[in-house]
Amino acid sequence: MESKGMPKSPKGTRKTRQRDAIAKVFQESDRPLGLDEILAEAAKEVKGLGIATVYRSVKLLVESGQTVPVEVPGVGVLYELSSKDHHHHFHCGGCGRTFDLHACPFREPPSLPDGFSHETHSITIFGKCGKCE
Amino acid sequence: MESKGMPKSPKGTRKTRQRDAIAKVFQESDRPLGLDEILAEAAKEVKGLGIATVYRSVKLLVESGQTVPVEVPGVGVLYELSSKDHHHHFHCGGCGRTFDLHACPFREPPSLPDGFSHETHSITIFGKCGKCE
DNA sequence: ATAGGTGCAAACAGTTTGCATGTAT
DNA sequence: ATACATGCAAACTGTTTGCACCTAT
Repeated sequence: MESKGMPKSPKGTRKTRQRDAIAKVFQESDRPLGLDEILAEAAKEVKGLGIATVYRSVKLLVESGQTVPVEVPGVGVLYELSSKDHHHHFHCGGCGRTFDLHACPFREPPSLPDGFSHETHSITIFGKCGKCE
Repeated sequence: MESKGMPKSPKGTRKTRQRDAIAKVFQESDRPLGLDEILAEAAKEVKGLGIATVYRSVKLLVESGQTVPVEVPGVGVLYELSSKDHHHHFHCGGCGRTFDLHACPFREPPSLPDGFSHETHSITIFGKCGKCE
């Protein structure tokens, strides 16, 4: 008889072709990606990959802390690996791509009204990238 | 016979109770509001006000430059009067309200990779406001 | 009188979920 | 063998649109 307390594979831990492909897309990208881009890339590896699987897999990755959502105002939600230092983002209005920026203008917490506390912040710079300039 | 070139009231310029109420909500608010909040406030003045009218009216205000959308990452899109100086926003994780912040950390354009140009930027600070601290 | 505007409901787009089938363990 | 994962389609949510009725001009 098997042990009964511990399941063979708890939810979200099973290794599948789909999850491998999606993880690889994140590993190989140097910029945050949208779900549609993730689907398009991962589908090259796994024919017939469905968007629902991408939604579910990315949600698992976010819940487990491996990826984080990146909201770009006016653009939508992208995702990237969380194993990066504190950084911000640049969105190119030409090609529509979003890049990481490794500068942060805050050397000390920003000044806020009385009684307000700073927990985190989000900065997105808009402009044209080198290729679209 | 009337003049034929100029219509009596071009689209979007007619004065109605609904539009007055929505404009008043913006005038009386010191912080950006969501469409649901705008509906709730304006509906106090105009019974039976529909959400479609709010969508249409706010869109007109944005197109005419009187209001601007404010995207708060993870929260959604809010709207505020555009007749304000350059500023950024603070979102309180306690009460969920978003406030204007009149400080900008950029005294000079942020440093960007070679060939990248800066057009504008969006900064949102997250934390707790005075009442939620 | 007439072009615009409103409210309702239908249409849409993006995201989530239920379920039968497939598959890692 | 079994529980988990997938793909499909249905269900949802938020936003937009078509249309008949209403109203500012």
